[in-house]
Amino acid sequence: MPKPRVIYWFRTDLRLHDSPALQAALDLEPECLWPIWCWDPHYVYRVRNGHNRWKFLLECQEDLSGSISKLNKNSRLFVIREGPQTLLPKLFKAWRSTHLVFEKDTDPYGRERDAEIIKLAKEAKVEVVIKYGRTLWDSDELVRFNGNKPTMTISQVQTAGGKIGDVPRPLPAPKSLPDPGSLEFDFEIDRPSHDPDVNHTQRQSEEKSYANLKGPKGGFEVPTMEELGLIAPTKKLVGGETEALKMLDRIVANEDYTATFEKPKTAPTAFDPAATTMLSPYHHFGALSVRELYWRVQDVIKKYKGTASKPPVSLIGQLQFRDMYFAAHASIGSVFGQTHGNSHCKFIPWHLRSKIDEKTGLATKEYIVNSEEAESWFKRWKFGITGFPWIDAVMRQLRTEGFIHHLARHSVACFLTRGGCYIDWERGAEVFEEWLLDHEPACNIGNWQWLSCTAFFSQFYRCYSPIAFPQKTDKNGDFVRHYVPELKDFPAKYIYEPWKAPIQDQRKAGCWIKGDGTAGVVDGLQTYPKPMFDFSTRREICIQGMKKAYDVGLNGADEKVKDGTWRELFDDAAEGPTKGSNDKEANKGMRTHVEWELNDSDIHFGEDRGDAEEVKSPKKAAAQKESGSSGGGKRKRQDSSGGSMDKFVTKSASGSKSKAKKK
DNA sequence: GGGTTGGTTGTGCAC
DNA sequence: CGTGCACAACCAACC
Repeated sequence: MPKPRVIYWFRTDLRLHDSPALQAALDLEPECLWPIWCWDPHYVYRVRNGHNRWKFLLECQEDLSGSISKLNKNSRLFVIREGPQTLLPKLFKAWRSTHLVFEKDTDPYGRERDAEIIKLAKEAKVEVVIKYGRTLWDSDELVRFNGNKPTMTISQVQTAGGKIGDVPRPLPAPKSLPDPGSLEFDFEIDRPSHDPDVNHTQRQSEEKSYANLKGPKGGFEVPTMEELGLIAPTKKLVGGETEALKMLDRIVANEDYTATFEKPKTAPTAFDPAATTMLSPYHHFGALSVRELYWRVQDVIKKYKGTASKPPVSLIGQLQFRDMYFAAHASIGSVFGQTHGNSHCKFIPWHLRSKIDEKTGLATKEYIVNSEEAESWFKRWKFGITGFPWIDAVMRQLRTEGFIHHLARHSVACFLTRGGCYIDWERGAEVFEEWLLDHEPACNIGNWQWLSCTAFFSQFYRCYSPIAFPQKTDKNGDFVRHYVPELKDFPAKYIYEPWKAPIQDQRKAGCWIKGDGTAGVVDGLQTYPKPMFDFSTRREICIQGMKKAYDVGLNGADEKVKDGTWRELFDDAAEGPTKGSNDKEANKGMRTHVEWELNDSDIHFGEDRGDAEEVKSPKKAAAQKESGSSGGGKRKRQDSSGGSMDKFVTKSASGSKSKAKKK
């Protein structure tokens, strides 16, 4: 019997250690093994992917490719520039492959894609081998052992996981890899449509990755940022399995840290170094196996007997939460990511709710601007110019580094939704989706539902204060001083509420508290915005709105939510959009906004609105953005708070001019 | 079936 | 500066 000819399809499993799927491929004792990556246009054009995360992916791929080559100099990660649905059937034929092996994926797109690939492989008489490897337990098994219901509490995960059995010990990395077979093929590329390209705001030049199946040099190389036309990254964290394993070594070498870790006690204001492990981006791309972490931690905990921290706050607990969200997503499917049609999600009449495609019932990439005020709050939140230094520092750190502490995520999420702006959690989730290095659909959605009190968690009267909360771990405001450098010389007393500082203190600190974040330099002094609202007033309004919405008690799958007649159950006093008797009537004449069109140029609003000189055409703004970002590598430390700072700088001159004119 | 209890990670004040 | 407590508008799980 001839030996198997195996295509190993890498996706979000960019590692050699503890890969059950790769092990299964090797167990076939193949004659040849092609480690490939299909450069899928779905991710290039249709999913929000920030430039920092792209760079992190490329680093993971480069590292893996190098590791493969170390085991076999004839092999590498062969990156082929085409979507798997069209590419794989052609490859099966050209390479006469007998097997396709890959790690199981559980998110809705992954499942849909894989189901199609399985069908195509069957038609080509290629055997498909799939192993789970992304979570502690197989997500479908967790659901099954949870009575076929989504896992909505951590104890459900623990119980169901306990029934499945111990988390498997990690597998060692292979010591050798077979040669790839012939790399020749004579088929043509199926070029995808570039339109719409939701990532166009991330690019500074044309996206060229589909010019040639084998890449510009013809060697199946990992694409470059230049090939993708992407702007320069600003993140510090470097991707790759090699780096991840080094970090893990350092973490477990600190046995006290590892064994007594309690997430709620780690400081969200720590940034150099961070208080948490920073491993999540590596888990996202599969550069680090969660079971590797799990067992390395367990082996340390054993030495601590009863004194180690325990789930849910321990490191092990963090991994259990990850499994909970994965299994919930696997069970609920696409509607997990939205309120509409989701029976597990409470209905709250948020501002800026998603526009729903009437045919599919799924959220489009547009949202309804029911309130210009909420829209301006959303923009100011996204770009870190709310006037609340803690919120702004976190959002700028997110944009620059692609990473913020878990509790910082809580704080800004609470602020955007139930504890400040009363804006739909789906808006916030979209921003995190774009900017987080570790963005994991299941975890991101789950945590936004948690913080907005629409699922998993419901104690809406527990509200993060943008002033008191960071003070607990950073009295001096070092975190704010770093990421909001306008305020670096403010007295600690006013660092979280600079609007309270006397004028002479503001002058001494070299920064006026003035305007809405677009004023720039005024009378030779830097400015930082006034708070966009009074927090305690907004907190009260939001809590009343939440109480009302909880009393009404609708979930996303209720008919009244679907047909818009939920409005009849709310009065105008309730926070949120309540005008009209149904969505059709209420949304008449309401403008919509495409979320991914919200970019830097949108922060020009507020006090300057209506000033003809200040209104930029989109083209002009894009050009300005390019010139602002091109100097990214040379940017001084002062500007490390990211792209939005470029806007401050750009805006400064015109801002002061406009001020002068008004005078 | 109703009361109790616990829930990864709040705040503000007293001591 | 740390710990304890009242506050209190929640829901789910459990007895």
